[in-house]
Amino acid sequence: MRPTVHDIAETAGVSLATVDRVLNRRPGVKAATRERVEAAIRKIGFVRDMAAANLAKGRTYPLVFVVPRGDNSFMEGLKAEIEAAIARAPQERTEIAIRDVPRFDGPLLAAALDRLAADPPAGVAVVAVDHPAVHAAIGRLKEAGVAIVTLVSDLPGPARDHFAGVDNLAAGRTAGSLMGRFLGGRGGSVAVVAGSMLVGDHRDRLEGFRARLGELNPALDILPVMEGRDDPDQVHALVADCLAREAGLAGIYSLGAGNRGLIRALGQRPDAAAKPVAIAHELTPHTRAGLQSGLLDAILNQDAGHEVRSAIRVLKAHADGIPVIAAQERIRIDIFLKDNLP
Amino acid sequence: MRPTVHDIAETAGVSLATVDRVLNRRPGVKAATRERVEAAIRKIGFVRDMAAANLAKGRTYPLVFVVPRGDNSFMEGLKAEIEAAIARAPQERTEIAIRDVPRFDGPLLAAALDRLAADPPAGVAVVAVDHPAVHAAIGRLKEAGVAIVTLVSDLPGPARDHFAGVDNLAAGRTAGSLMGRFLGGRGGSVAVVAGSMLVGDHRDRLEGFRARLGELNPALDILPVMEGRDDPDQVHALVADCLAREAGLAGIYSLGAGNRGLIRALGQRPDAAAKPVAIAHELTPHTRAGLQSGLLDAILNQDAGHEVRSAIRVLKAHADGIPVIAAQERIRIDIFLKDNLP
DNA sequence: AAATTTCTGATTTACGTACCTCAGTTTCTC
DNA sequence: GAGAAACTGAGGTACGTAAATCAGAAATTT
Repeated sequence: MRPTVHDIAETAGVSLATVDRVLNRRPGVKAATRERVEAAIRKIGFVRDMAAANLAKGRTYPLVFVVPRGDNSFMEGLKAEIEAAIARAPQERTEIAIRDVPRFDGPLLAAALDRLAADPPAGVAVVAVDHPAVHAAIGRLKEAGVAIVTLVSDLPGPARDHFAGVDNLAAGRTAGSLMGRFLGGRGGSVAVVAGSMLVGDHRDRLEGFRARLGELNPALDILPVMEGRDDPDQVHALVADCLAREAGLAGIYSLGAGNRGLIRALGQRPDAAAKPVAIAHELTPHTRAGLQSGLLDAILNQDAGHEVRSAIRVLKAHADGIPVIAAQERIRIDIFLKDNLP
Repeated sequence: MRPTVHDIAETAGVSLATVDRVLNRRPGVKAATRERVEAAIRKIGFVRDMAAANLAKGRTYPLVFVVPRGDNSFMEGLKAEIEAAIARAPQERTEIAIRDVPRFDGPLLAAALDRLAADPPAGVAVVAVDHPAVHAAIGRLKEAGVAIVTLVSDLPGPARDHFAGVDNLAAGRTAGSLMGRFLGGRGGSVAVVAGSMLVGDHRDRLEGFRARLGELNPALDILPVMEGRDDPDQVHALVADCLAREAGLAGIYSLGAGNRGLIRALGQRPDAAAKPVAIAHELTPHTRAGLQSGLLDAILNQDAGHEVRSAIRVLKAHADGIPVIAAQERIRIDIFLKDNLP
């Protein structure tokens, strides 16, 4: 049988009340006595039964997910995963709320975060935007004792406690490797479509891609990046134009959203043109279809469900001050080919 | 506040004792009354607080992991993950034991499983071997009310409740795709090293690989499979011999263990020989080094930590008769390049 | 030495569920 | 319609922890 608070009291030679004061950091215990109790805890290897403690406290974990109001499939999938977590909330003693904010807008995001401080939740997961105001707002929440996890898009620094997302530099390098290997020794040009170069993730992916592909296949001509604003129609226009213009186009890397447009443009290319090797990010119904039809050659993915579940676990653990299983919280850069689709 | 048993009693107009009898399938309740209680449960959306229930019952989940006594790095990693789970056991109310059995031996595995029936645990996770005796033994355990999960190696059928592992046919196809794409249009021969064709996983991987590579690049000559018994030294000998013999060797696929030998042989190849594209399974310290040094081109992996944690979650859920989050329990076929190594 | 402050113990109630006992009520059987 | 059997209610204790109260002891100050 695992030791209980009663066992602590007995081995330390104190009463239950004192053990409780020590365990829950309540005042009114002499330093020497506290030390005796802590020694007893270490000696018998006591670990608090969190289930029983939460039951007694009637504790729940109020959590807030702050996500961009967006229309792209990945963000929709992410929200669906949060909804799924909300459905599981009673069993997990969480109370999860979603806050929509306009996308790519630092000051408004910061304002939304500051509004949370009025009734501070136990933890906040936020799809971060790289802006000083956001940095400051996260710092203030942290100051108020709120656990903070950045989700999908990071904002490195001491303010956030954890990042639930992928290393986008590595993701870009992975895309570069795949592109280089799939092209073999072939020459020609490679196009890159991004959402916006104002987003840190996209910059990282681009940097990684360029560096790795350049290493692997220096002869390739990497074209200037096209910005599609994550919008299918804009992406379609850009890619269609590029396909028409670039005769020797060997590859396309789409590192943002709006891949519906990419796939449409690839499908409509002139028969004469060889299909370029195409690599895109995020597994959605559209990219899945593109991969299956052969218009896309590989998809790099981050598992939104994993990210959401991981964020919740980390926030809860942080609120309780207990450690997490690091390996479980590492979000993989998934590579999907036609053959290993889930 | 979420509803409790008291709320059920109130809305059904019965006593707590009756609610308890219905909830815990105790006898002595008229069918009509039971129906009333169940209707109340549905009406107010009651879900049992498992934490409180387990506390009251003093319940723990005795689980047994039956794994092959083996020396290869993957199995060692798997055991390390089980040990890690054992360290977490108190918090998770599990009591996990490991049973070692000789590898590749159906009857002995079956005997080990039968021995468990003397003091049946709540659940068993077993690295299965395809043998009628094992099938039967699993059936008997199931009959005794034990939840069964096959781990890493499946034994399809109605007896086991779940498989915590990857689809090896798809893994083989994925390897075939990568090999085909990495080789581009190049011709030549491709060698395959397996552990033993008696193991279902290896057969599946081989089948998938051959089919997919044949589809993608029919000109390639896929050599007869070499069986290295998952032993580094045997694998080394086979591969070294093959490298010496086959001048036009374009690729090697190692679908089993013993990759230390593969990497050694690749490193020692004559300078004149071009390095074949090499793809192996399972991320271990050896294969990681091989990937980083460039001797391997890709590693397909199944996350042993995920498999173990998943098996535990599924076994607990099954013991309680509650559903799991399907997506969370799907073990991915991870593709690792140098760039996305964890 | 008295008054105060600080510390500690003993005890109680509560969280939501499980499980037991015993008394009491219905329903069935002959 | 009596006896047996089946069902139901009321109430208690327990699980491990939290949180509170109040009395009393010990240390500190005046």
